[in-house]
Amino acid sequence: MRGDLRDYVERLLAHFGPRHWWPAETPFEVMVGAVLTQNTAWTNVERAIDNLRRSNALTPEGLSSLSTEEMQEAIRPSGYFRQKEKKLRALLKWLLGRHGGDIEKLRAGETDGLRRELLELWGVGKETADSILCYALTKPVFVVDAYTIRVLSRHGVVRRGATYDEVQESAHASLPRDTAYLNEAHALFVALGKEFCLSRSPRCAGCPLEELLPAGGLKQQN
DNA sequence: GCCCAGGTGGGTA
DNA sequence: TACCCACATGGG
Repeated sequence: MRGDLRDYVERLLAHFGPRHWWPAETPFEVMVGAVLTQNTAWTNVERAIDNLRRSNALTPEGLSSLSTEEMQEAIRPSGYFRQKEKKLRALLKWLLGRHGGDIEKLRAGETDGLRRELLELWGVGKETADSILCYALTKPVFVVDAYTIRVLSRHGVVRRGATYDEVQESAHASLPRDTAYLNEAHALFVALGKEFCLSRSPRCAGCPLEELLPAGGLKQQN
């Protein structure tokens, strides 16, 4: 790794301040949001969450009580609504069937075991599993997402084409293994990504990490 | 009209 | 393993 990942996080913290993420009122709402936000803009997820709230469906029992059509209609604004309905059902089956819907008890569980269980669910991949672990179950896990990889590879902190596991291992090796810290770190990379490393066009003028860039300048693209 | 957004699963070589 | 592709809506 070229730069020290922790330097980047500290710099971002000084620039943006604490993010206090994830935007949700309950751990269950985090879980639902983690599924609905897959490859989807958060504004669209908010519409879906609002619909679910109006249907009293932001509890495991409430969401379960919706029919297929009702759930699909509520989450339609977040896109992929047929697939996401199936994904939410799989999550509910796990949560209610295997753990009695008891999120507090889940929080006391062992992180690696919970991660394996989540990854076995249809529709739950690494990012969704880690988001649930960190933001809903308060486990010290660094969430890697498109923003994180884009920012860190562009800045030469990880190699271009770095995989999810590589980025996560770097983060776990460089950052304090502390839930609140890792929560902030991920949120800060998202904040940076949204403002300065948008999509394929480098828009990095004024980037708060400029002083930490390698001498050769920005790594171009992805 | 076109590109993109806080991914994942399935198929093919 | 390494690519493809489908999945769907709303905003710029």
